[in-house]
Amino acid sequence: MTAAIEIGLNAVIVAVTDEEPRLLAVHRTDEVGSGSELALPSGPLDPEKDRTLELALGAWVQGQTGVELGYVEQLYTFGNRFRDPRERLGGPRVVSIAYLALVREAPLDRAAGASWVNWYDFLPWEDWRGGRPAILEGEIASALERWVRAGEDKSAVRLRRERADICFGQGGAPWNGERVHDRFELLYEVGLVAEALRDAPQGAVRHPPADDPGVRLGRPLALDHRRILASALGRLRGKLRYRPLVFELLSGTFTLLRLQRTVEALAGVRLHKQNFRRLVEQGGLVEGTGRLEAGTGGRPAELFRFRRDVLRERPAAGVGLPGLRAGA
Amino acid sequence: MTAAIEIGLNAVIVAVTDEEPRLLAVHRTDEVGSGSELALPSGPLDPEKDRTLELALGAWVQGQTGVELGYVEQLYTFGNRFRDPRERLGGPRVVSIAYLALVREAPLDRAAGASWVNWYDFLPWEDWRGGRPAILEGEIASALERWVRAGEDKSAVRLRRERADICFGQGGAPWNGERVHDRFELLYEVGLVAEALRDAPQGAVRHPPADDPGVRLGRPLALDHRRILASALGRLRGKLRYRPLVFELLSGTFTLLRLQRTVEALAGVRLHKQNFRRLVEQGGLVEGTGRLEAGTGGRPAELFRFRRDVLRERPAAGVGLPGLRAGA
DNA sequence: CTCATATATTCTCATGTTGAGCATAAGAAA
DNA sequence: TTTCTTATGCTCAACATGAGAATATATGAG
Repeated sequence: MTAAIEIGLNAVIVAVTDEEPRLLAVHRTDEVGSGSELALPSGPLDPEKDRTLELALGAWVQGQTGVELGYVEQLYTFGNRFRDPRERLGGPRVVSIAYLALVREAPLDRAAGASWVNWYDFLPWEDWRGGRPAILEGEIASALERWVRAGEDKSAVRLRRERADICFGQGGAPWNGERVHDRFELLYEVGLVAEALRDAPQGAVRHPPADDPGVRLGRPLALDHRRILASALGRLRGKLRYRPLVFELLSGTFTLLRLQRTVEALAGVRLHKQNFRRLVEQGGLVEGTGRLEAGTGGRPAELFRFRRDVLRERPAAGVGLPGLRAGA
Repeated sequence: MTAAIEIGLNAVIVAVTDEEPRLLAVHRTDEVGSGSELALPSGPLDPEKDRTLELALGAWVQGQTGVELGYVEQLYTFGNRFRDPRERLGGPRVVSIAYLALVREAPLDRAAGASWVNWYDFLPWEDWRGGRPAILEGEIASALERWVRAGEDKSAVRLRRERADICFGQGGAPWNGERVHDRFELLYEVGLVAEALRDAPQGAVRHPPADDPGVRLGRPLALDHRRILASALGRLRGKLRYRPLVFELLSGTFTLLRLQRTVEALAGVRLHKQNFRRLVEQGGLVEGTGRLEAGTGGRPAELFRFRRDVLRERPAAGVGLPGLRAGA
């Protein structure tokens, strides 16, 4: 007979409100039953009833959060053995397919046990809107340095240094906003996130730093959900540049500043206002409605709308983040 | 009890030889047993033995073709019901995870029943190296036009026209080399590829054109493997621009022309030689070795090698295809 | 009413990048 | 030596990007 397989479906559902990116998370009791933790909305595929993966995902999300999905895009499929600790206890092999969904934030039915959480709570080192996060200079830099030095031999040390430099923009390398997953993966291996400790089979961190300072960066999520979130953020940042995705997060009309703040929230960096305007306006991404927004404390801003024709004119129209030209 | 699920693993394995992109395909008898067809190397995941999806994939490929995989990247997971016709006959629900792999072409063990096939045999409209393919002006344009006009009402016609224009670069829209999957999907829906007819439940094409000319474009593959190939080609073209992937397909040293021809084979367009040189040289992607290649019928070309340091300096270093700046 | 303040919008300018093509170099073959 | 072929080097116009000055139009304080 065939051993049991389960297809899990996970949704990273993103909205931007008050200039902050939010993740839709559900509360659940963890496997060991010892407490409550945050998780992505998710559920298994019913192989006999669900016609498509997306339909099944939508149904689970609807049931667990009451939210209706709009733009949905497949992210990645995770299939390592023992991803789900229940496998060790005789549970089925769970292969999970993760999706990214963009919605306009709406009030939640509190009874559902779901809530919107600022996603930088989970990945605090990814938010550069206020300048390079202090956490990078402090805990992360020093722990990485210890990890690099702890390499077996000279060549291992070199490889580790190259990896750390590329991931975190050290040693002359530039910071790359899209490398979110690589960074989380490295922090996990180095043992700087709570999940690393939790997943270690015998309570031992996989790569215990020489003198473990006990750093536990950011808020954890159930299972490997924080890793999935990292994938989602990286993908979203990358795609922003060549697809008009932002508009899925905005209402029909908006001011250019609101558009800019939304992009900044996702990209995690501040943009030059005048150049941003030039880009989206001359790039044909938006068109003015002639109407103005009232009372923002200064000169009223014109309301714009997404210009759908841009899809025909420029198949690869995005918002052009800084320093992300060809190389950089 | 849980209904049966099977995780299928498929590999799109790509090499470039003699300036042509090649797909590694295996010969197999089709489900109905009526004949032989080409398919991607593939096999199911063993949920109890295979530690990771990549390892399982590598083992299947090794067994079916004798080829060892180098660079491997996950593409997409396909899970629609009845993707695999055996499901209708009581077979398990097959969810397939597709991978893209890049290798340097090597002679095959003929006994293995695998061979290298020019991938433009399957997607002939994607090769623009000799100018806009005639097939686009002929069969495709006219069939698409019929399909557009066959829309239910005015708004359906408009939507169809927008979709056709965007996919195939008609009506003023530019051609976008990365939209490979969208194009195949549209041709499938319109009934222009053999798979559409084959998959139609009762022998009826899903959207029969008003007067079906019986056009069957390109060579078919088993199941939905041609769709998977289309995904792979699109992804590869996109990634070429911001990752130094090409070098996975080349030997340690190469002339700039060889590098250029390899990129052109993948991108399906011709590039300006001098500018290409400027890009990869000044972009720090390659460095000269000082050695020359002998006897190519003209001035000998210098041999270059990939400059690994570029990974540290410019996290997003690719080869910059034409017309693919920000928008265009 | 006038001014300070806040935000929106328009322009300029230096610098880089890209697309295109001319010019020169270095081999092989006639 | 000439011619052909490919490699390599250089120039130029057009366009895109980063930074910021200058101007416009609202609100609220005095």
